[in-house]
Amino acid sequence: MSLSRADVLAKAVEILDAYGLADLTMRRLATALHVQPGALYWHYANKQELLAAVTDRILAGVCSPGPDDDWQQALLNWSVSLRATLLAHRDGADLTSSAVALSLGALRPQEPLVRLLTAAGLGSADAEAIGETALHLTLGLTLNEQSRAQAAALGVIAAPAPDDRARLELGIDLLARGVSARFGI
Amino acid sequence: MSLSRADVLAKAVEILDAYGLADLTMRRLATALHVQPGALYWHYANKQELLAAVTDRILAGVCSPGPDDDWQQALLNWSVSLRATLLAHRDGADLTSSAVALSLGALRPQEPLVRLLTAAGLGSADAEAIGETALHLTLGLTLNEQSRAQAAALGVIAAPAPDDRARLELGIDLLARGVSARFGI
DNA sequence: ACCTGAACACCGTTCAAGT
DNA sequence: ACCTGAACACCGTTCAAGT
Repeated sequence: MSLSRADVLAKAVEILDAYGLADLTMRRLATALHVQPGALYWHYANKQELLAAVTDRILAGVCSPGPDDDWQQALLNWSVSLRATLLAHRDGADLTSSAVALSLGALRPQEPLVRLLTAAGLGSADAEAIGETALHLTLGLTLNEQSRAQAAALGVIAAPAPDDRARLELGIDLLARGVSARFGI
Repeated sequence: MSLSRADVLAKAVEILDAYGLADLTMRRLATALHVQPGALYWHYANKQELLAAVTDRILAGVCSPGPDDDWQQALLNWSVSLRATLLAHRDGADLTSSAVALSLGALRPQEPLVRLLTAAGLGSADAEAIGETALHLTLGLTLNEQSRAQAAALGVIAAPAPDDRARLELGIDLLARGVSARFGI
């Protein structure tokens, strides 16, 4: 049987989880699929497109807030869920940060959050800006956390065990309080 | 005359500004210095160390707040200054985000800000968390801005001209309001 | 002290040709 | 439609040997 896009994507996620982003190369992926490197380019135009697909797959695991949540709770839940999703895959934060920065694919994980903020009475430009702020905050903190954890696992640095979850919750709390103060919601 | 660390660093910054991060390779740098690739490893242990030095050099341009500024003003100034510094170098935000994530070198640009927040009466853990929050916010938004600007310059996307400076100022304003509300300063 | 020469072990991507 | 074979144009890094 011949390869499908889905097969390639699944194996890419497998390699990512098992060996990390640095080892997710087209050649290694081809070998794992028992195929020549060039064969991958029939299914994906280039590596960027493949990485965008991997990122989309990962981000599909982020919980959307229910429409009846109040926006403060929804903001916190979304952020915590995004962090957990990123941490669930090796180099998840690194991959996602890069993909988001390059605006690859659909990749607007903050979308449900923005809709909820709009429903809560914010203008769409403001909701958009807040969504981006929350996104960058979460990505940045989680990227730090994950790369420190990896360094610690390699014994490069001693594990200092700062409570990264609490740090994220503080950042999100400050953002929420700021939104309340500025927009009166 | 023989090469010094400073010569290598200076040429690296030159290549970064002129051709971007993707073209800042050890081999290209060696060629520009009329030297074999291996020669660079006498001056820098590896590419990461060199990139950390480039990042430190770039970040040296960020203004420290004067000790008499009030913290709200200092926070805004610092963030705006960091953004301007990153935008002043091709791929400045990309390079810095990666370096910060990997905790390369000194590279704590938020340090003066954290000190000022401590002086304003915050506990050091809180000041630290707020400094990181402001850092990730600024890096994330500026990274987006710069990569979009680059894509637009290449004609890949139409320039949509969102006011990124205003978006950053909004994010920082929300953060400052949140800090006031939570810590009563 | 500082650099060359030459290698090692890789990359992403393209594309004629095969089936 | 899907893949092979083979190449093109690169990478970062190491290290004996030279000066």
